[in-house]
Amino acid sequence: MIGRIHGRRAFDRLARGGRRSHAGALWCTYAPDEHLVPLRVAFAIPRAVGSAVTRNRLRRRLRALLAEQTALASGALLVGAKPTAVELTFVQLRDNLRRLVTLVASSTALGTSS
RNA sequence: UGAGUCGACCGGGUGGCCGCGGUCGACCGGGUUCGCCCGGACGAUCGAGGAAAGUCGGGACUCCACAGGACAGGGUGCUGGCGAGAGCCAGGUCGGGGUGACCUGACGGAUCAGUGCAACAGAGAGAGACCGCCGAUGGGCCGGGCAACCGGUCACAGGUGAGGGUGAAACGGUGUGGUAAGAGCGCACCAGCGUCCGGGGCGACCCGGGCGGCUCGGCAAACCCCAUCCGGAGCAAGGCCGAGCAGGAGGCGCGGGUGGUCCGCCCUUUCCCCGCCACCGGCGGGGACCCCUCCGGGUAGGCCGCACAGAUGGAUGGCCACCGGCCGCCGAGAGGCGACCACAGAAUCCCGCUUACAGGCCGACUCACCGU
RNA sequence: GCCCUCUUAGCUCAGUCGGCAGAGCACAGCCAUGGUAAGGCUGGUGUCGUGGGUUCGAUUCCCACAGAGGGCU
Repeated sequence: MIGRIHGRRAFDRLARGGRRSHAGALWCTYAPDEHLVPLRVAFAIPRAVGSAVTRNRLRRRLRALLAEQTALASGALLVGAKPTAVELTFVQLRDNLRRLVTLVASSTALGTSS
């Protein structure tokens, strides 16, 4: 279950207070917030990735994969893709996203505990 | 049977599991200025294209400007019909490609508005004479003759545009007569122009015939002229509501302000200006600050614009099975296995144009070969 | 989404009444120096983004396409 990020102010807050992580062909910035109970997600897919069809398909696959993960349950997340993400199959994309999500979850847990 | 041309259409289908966005209905929870708003679950229903693309023409719509007209700038340019002057369909003339079906390009004006361009070559690129031909007529010289005159020669005046050669293009072509040499100068045929008559067609135009002068070049996707059309910007247009800060007006007052030590805390009464009392100080007035109310403009933001798809970091997806195509491999065959699914994704809407596109299907037609 | 601009040598750019494709830097060779740099001399350098069309002839004029860049919230 995921929601959407809405409004200029939410994106400014994400850009200031978010932590940026990279894994493979994907990257993301995550701002933890326990009041945002459904995870709010936005996507940044540049035009260099491909045509509108390719970018739409990549965004829909990422949205479907984020809906089935459970490591991140709250906060705001901006997911970006590099042009090499197009060449991944759906299974490879799933592994890539899982690596990214576990990386973000562990570093956030470390940051809040210390 | 094979190859091909034109026109029209479709452009994967069915099912399962997990999901997404809008609208409507009714339910639950929270908030409420009682108009309603937010969130959740349920049911019903709708949810990408022929090009949604490029943004190349129009139009709707919105704002700005505007008495009327003109200039500048730009679009269009054969004829008829439809339509909204865009465009489409059919036809005409000229040119190019194909054996063919057919495809494709151009289309007002260069005599009777004017300007300009044509490198190089060539004598010359619109009117001129380099080489050349002639020198009839006029002239000079020589010879003959009594003379009129005749013959020769010069190439001075002059005539000529046939030939040479250049070029993409050289002021009709061929033949013949003619001449001093020549030339549409005359004639025959052909090409072109103008004009008249007859016939066909709504028309562009076509067919046939006669006459004329003999020829008056090319480029307007060069400037331009003529006819006709166009005000500018664009939904990020624009409209409504509207925090906070700043501005203006009014009111209230122990909230705030100032100082003592940076804060907590505590104390004092005024932080600034003016007037009165001889001064400390007191009294009065004003200002600053703070709080409240109101005002107009209007930012963030929200709503409308906005739709029988209608979002606003942007929904129509992910996975699987079968069928359908297509390719490769194995197999004598039936069949089996594996990989793949054209171009491409709405953001105000509509019409047109252009561009991209695997495969399938229908109709008409052409060519080649075979059979009857 | 809407509206504009540009594309010429390896790089940055000129190039109008259509006929020559050019500058600066860079590159190569030579001179000079013991050697290098600077300097001097001599050069090469191009499908003028792609494809059609007009024209005798197109970087230039017309049309279509492609690729870069910019502005408007």
